[in-house]
Parts: sequence; structure tokens; C-alpha cells
Amino acid sequence: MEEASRLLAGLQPPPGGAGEPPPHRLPAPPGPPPPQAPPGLQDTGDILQQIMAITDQSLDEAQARKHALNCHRMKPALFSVLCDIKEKTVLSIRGIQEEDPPDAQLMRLDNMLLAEGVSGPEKRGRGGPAAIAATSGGCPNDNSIEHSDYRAKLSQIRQIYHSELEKYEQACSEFTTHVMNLLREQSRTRPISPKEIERMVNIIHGKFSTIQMQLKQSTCEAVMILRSRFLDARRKRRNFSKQATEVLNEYFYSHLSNPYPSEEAKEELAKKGGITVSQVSNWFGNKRIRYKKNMGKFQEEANIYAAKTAVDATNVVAQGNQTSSPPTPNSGSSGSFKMTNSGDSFINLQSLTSYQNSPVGANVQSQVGVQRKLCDKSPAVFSRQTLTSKCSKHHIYELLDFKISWEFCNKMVTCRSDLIGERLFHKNFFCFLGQVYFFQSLLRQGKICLFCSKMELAT
DNA sequence: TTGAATGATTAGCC
DNA sequence: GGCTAATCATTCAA
Repeated sequence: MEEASRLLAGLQPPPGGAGEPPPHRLPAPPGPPPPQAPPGLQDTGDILQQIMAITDQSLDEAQARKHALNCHRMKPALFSVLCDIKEKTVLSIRGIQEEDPPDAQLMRLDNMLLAEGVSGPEKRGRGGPAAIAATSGGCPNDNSIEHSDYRAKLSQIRQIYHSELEKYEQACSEFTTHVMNLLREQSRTRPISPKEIERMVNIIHGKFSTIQMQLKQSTCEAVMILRSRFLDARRKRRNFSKQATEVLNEYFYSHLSNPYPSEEAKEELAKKGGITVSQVSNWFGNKRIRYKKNMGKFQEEANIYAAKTAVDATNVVAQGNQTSSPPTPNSGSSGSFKMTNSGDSFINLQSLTSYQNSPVGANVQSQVGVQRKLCDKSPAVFSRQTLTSKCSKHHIYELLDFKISWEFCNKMVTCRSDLIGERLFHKNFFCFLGQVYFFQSLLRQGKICLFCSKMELAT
């Protein structure tokens, strides 16, 4: 301020009337005389008082005073000094305040809008729509209608976004020009440096960029809502194809004692059914719980699939083929599948014949009635544990050694374990209802008797 | 239009 | 991490 005072003092004409007198000289304001000050400072105070007194004057007087000050010969120098002082003081304060870090949030929004194809060049067939096809897990053709709908809505959002953005940019530009003109105008009467104008422009841009960020935020939200609406898997649920359901059910009912497919089995099922491994897992999760909750409801379905696999297995045995085993379930690793609704702790072949709660049971009984005449031996009894727990090779052969007996057309044939094979037992013996159908299918062919003491098979 | 069926998701458990 | 149980959201047939 010392420098300023010195310079301000220099604005006063030299004492003794040398030089041009000021065009206007205001009388000292009324009141007590100010305390005595050094000559330079006294002059400065005088000028400042004159400036302050302008507010007490009429408009015309003020205009005249303003004009007088503007025309003062030292005005440019004073203006320059004031600008200099202002620049130093204001900038030192602003310097601390304006060093904002780059806005991470804005960057995130920009990136997202770019990725979604809202900002930047419009994406066709890539980005959003492609992402839908990739994540929906279904056939892209199935979702083509939804995709076109999605594209249309995304395009709408894009249009609105760009239109609003344009408006903001235009408003920003107009407002900036207006403020710049205003500041330039004012710079004639008060010290406004170009740097200050530039700073003001930056402030305006900052404010508009905040508004733009809100626009971007809203656009992002709109896109997210749109995406969630179109990509939400629940909304995109499609029933599996018949083939997929068949494959899954076949596996489930043929591994009913342990319906926990291994990862390999899941992959194979997924491949066969044209679905994902995750969908296979979901399906088995749902199936296990729903089967367990209501076994009665699933009996018919179980019968159908068990019959199907039984017929396949019978054909295999009849052909004497030693087929390779299907993907083995997680035998023994996660325990057996506890069927809470199955009350009996023992299953015997006799019980199969009295299984009358379904058409299957009735058929078996009628068939057995015929077969009973052929053989009067006691039915073999299987412990439930032997049948269902730890579905491993060891137990299969243990079961074979149990000496189940069948009679084939009054001709006893010794059964060798290698004629039965793991496949047959996996697909039939470990499924209660599968047993029904397995025996039923053999009974229909008139090949076996359920009440013998030895296991026999046709050769 | 309605209710059963069904694929997906989620919290909690081991 | 996989499983169960509950639940949601949608599909589909009557």
C-alpha cells in the first residue's frame, strides 16, 4: 500500500499552482476537519473523499464528477496502479481457491456416456445392444424386438442429451459474451484487468459445467434404468427349450439319489441343452428343492423319464453292449439326496407291486399278478441305504452280490456283473420310480420275475 | 384374466 | 464357493 499511496499522491497537481488545475474541485465535506496528515496522504484522502461523496450527489452531478475523473490526466496511471494492486491481492486469494483437482465424477460420467454410445460417435450394433445379447444368455434372435426397442429408447436419450447439451453450450456462450461485454464496459470506470475477465469467464464455464454434469448425471441414470429394464435377467426370463428340459430331467431322474452334477456334467448338460452352466446350476437348485417339497407332483414326470432311461438301458443290456458310463455325479462327495417325503426305510420288490398311487403302480401289480404264477420264491429285500446312499461303484457291485433273482422264461441264467454294467444301475436302480418303470418295462416284455432268489438275465 | 409353472436372484448357512 | 429356502418376475395355458 505504500507504493499505492505514493502513486496516488502523484496524482495531485504539484503545489503552488504549477501545472493544470483539476477540472473540478469539490469543496471539502462538512464536519470537523480531518486530522493533520502528511501532504501526500492528505491529497489521497481528499480524492477518496471526493469519490465517496459521489454517492451523496444527484445523478447529474455524479455523471459530471465521473466524467471529470475519467478525463483526469492521471487517470490512466491511477487505473493501471489499481489494476495492479487488485491483480496481486485478488489473484493471491484465488490462487489458493481455484486449484480444484480434476473432477473424477465428471470423468466417470463422460466415460460411461461414451461407453453407452450416448456421447461420442453413435454406435450401431455394438455397445449397448451387443452387451444385451452377450449378457442375456439367450438367443439373440429371440430378443431382437426388445433390442430394437432398446436402441430406439437409447437413441431418444441420446437425442435429448445432445439437444440439452447444445442448449447449455449456447446459453454458456451467450452468457459469457454478455458478461465479457459488461466487464469491458465497466472496465472504463473501475479497474478490471483482462486476467480478471478471463477468470470470470472460467467461473462462468465452471458453473455451466456443473449444470452439464447434472445433465450427464440424469442421462446416465436414464441409461441405467433403461439397461436394467432391458437387461434384468428376471425380466428376460425365457423358458428353456424342450430339448434342454429333457436333457436336464433325464439327468435329474437318473441320478435321483444324488442329483448333484459335477462341473463336467454340468458343462455337458449345458452343451446338450444349449444353455449356460449357470443356468444348469439354477435349474438343478430349483428342481431339487421343488422335487423335495412336492414329490407327489413330480411322480408322473419321474416315471416318464425313468421309463425312458430304463428302456434305453434295457436295450443296451439286450444288445450285450458294455457301454461307457455317463458323467458320474459327485458320488460320495456330498452325500445322498435325502428325500424327506419318502417314509420307508426299506424298499423291497414286493413294495413295488403294491405301489398303487399312480398308474405305474397299477400296471406293475397287474403284470406281477401274471408273473407270480411263474415263481413262488421270496422277494429280495433291499435296504434303502444300500440303494440310495453313496452311489459308488463299490455299492453297485455290492448290490450285484446281493443275489437278486430273476427268472427268465423258466430258465435260470446266472447274471454276471459285467452284463449289468454301471450304466444300467445308475439310470435305474438308484431311482425308486425308475425301478418301477425298469421292472415294468421288463415285465411287459415278459422277461423277468420279481420273486426269485437269484439274479438272472436273458443271454 | 388368472393361477400354475418356471428361471433367476438373494440371504443365510456350512 | 456351493447349497437351501424363500422370493421375485415373467411366461403360458386355461
